Amino acid sequence: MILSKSCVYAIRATLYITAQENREYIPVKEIAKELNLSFHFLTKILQGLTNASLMKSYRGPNGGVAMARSADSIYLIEVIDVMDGLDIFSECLLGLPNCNDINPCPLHEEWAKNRTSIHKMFQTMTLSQIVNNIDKLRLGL
Amino acid sequence: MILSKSCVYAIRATLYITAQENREYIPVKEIAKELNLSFHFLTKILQGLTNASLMKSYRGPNGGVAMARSADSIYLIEVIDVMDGLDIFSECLLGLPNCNDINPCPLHEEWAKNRTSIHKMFQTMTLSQIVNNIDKLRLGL
DNA sequence: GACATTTAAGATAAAGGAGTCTGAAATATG
DNA sequence: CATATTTCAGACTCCTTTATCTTAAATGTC
Repeated sequence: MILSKSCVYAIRATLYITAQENREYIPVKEIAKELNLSFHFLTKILQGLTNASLMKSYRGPNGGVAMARSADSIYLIEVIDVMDGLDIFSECLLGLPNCNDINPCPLHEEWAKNRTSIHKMFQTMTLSQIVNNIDKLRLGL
Repeated sequence: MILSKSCVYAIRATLYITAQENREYIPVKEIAKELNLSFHFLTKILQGLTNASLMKSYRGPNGGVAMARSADSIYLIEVIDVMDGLDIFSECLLGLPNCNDINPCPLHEEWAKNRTSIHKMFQTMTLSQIVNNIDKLRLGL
C-alpha cells in the first residue's frame, strides 16, 4: 500500500464531507458509521487535519467537522502531505539516500517517471473534482 | 515506501550477486558487508528467495548463495513477488475491496494507469539489464 | 444551571514489520 | 576425525503503525 491506512481514511473522510455540500458541520460519528471506520481512530485522524488547518471543527450538539476551505481549492496532495508527508514523491525506490538525478541508482530513471506521474495526479485532483466523479459516474466510496 | 525494506534488500542483494558474473557461490557475509546490511537479517531474507527457488545455496567453506537461473531470465517482478506479493499491483488506492474496472472508486481510473505502468516496469526489467546499466552508466548500488 | 452531545487530548493495547541472537546442520580442509 | 566455515531454522526483541479506551473541555437546549 503506497499510502498509510490513516492517510486513506483521511482521504475517504474528506471526500465524504465534500459530498455533503449543503450541510455545515458533520459529526465524526456519522462519517465513521457511513465509511465503516472506527470512530475513535477516525477522530484522532481528523484532529490531525484540523490541527493542520485543512479542516475546522465545532464542539457540542450540532457540532462536527468541516473542510476549512472550499473543496474546489483543496488538492488531494494536501491531505497526503498532512498524513504521510511528501517524502514518497522524492524517495529512491531502493531507499538509497544518495540517489538523485546526478548520482542515480540503476532504477532511478524509470522509477522517477512513475513517481512524478503519481505526484502530478495528486497535485491536480481537487476534492470537488473527485466528488463530481462520484456523482456523475455513480462511483463507490 | 512502495516496497518493504525486506524486498528492497532482496533486490539489492540479487543485483550484487548478478554483478559477480564469473563467481559461483557468494557468501551472505560478503553481500551484507558490501551493501551495508545486517548479516542476520539478510540471511533470513535470502533464505526466503532460496525457498522460493529463485536462488540456490550451498553450505560450508566456499559456500554461499547464487541465482538459481541465468540472471537474464529473472525479472524484477519475481523478486518482488516472493517478498511482498503482487497485491500492490491490483489493490485499490483507497484499499476498497470492491473497487475494480466495473465498480470503480473515484480514483480508480487514474490510479490504475500508474499502477499498471509500475507493474510493467518490474515485469520487463531483468536483473542482467539492470546490472548492465550499472556497468555502462557507472550508477550506484 | 442541568444535561446531552460532540470534539480534544492522551494513555494504553494489539499487530506487524524490522532486526538480533543462538544453536543446529552441512561441508570443505588438513 | 577435528575444526572452521557457511547456510538453516526458529525464538526473541524492538519499533512503528493501527486501534481502543477514558477523561476533559466546549457548546446547544431545555
